[in-house]
Amino acid sequence: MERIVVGMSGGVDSSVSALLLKQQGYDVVGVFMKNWAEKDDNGVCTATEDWHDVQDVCDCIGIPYYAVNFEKEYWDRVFATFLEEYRRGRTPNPDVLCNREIKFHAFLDFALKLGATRMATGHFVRTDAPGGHTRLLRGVDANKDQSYFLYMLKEAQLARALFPVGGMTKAQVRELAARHGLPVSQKKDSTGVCFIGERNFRTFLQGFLPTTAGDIRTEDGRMLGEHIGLAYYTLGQRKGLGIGGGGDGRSWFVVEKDLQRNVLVVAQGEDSPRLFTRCALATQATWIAGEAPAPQGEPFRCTAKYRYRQPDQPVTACVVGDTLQLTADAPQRAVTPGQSVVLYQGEVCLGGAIVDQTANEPFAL
RNA sequence: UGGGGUAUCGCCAAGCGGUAAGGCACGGGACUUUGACUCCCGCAUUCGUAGGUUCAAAUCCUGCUACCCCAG
Repeated sequence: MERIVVGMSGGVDSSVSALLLKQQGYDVVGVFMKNWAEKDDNGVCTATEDWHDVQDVCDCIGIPYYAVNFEKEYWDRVFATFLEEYRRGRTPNPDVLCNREIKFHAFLDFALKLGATRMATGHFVRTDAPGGHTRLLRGVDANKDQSYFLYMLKEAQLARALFPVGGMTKAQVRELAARHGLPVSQKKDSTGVCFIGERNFRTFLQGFLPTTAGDIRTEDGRMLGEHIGLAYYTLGQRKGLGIGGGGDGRSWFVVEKDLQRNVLVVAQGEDSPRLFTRCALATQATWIAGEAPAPQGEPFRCTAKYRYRQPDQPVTACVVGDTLQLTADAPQRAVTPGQSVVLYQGEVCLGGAIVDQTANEPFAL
């Protein structure tokens, strides 16, 4: 009987994934990952509660379970980079790295050591393998599709992974959980950085980054207020600036982080031209298939998500080495250095890259 | 210390005798496996201050205080 190790988070999706695999006759083993030690804002260690839920669920399904600790790996391979990016004034996405380095690397290795041939998670994505090449496809539930977070994976990793709920809707997953009496059927979806959880992000960052106050100014230099450190803000941000009134009375948005002068530049109005760009240069391009969708330097059409859950944006892309040049058909709002842009062709997730710069004219490659 | 003007929520700002609009900020919630964005709800028994007129004042009158402008 083929053994499958399921990454159990204590949530509904991974629980139902384990349930489905068990029903399909696999030798299912549940494994809970603990990758972050701190308690949350309320002094509660959610990891402890989640671990209890995992145990309850596994008992309910009738499968063995274990816990494994990747705190060190998480810190070294994900969090260190996360902090370094913030220090550089960028806005990283730790979860895309977490998937590449932890869930589908450290954890996958662990699963294989347990004698499994493959692993499974509760991600809302699908795979197929035409011609023996595994591809990453969007989840059937367009509203929950999580392929964005898995764009950094390689074919070899995906070939070892199963995504039992990828063909279901969230509603169906909950319904199935309820029908089988899983104790987490009504548990609220978790949000926030994976393994770190929901918390006041600014307060959280203050535990790791210095607060170097500076001016908040308009593009023409008018001083409007004070910021607590550029790392604590991101492009397109509105809340938390503490500046109101003045000008035409509309809201203020972050349009630039001037590291040299330690000035946070803001502009007024959600439609400020400074908030939009059509072109982006992204680096560290990675392709699930192992190679770019088109020959070097040759433009190709596809769609892109500049952030999770953004509707697909039609773009023209061009790859040179690990650099990706993008020109969107429509201006894009607050495309942010450090964030991931993920490319698709139809249902297939091609891969993506990390935004480095933006402009209104194409970048020369 | 001569003249004129303005003082309404943290900021901007309606109100012009009939019992405090709105926007921004802020707080809470929703949405969300990143950060953001977005959406919903909340947010001045009180109008610089002390008196007066009136059935009734933020709105009229007087004193005081503060700030602004023009003159000196």
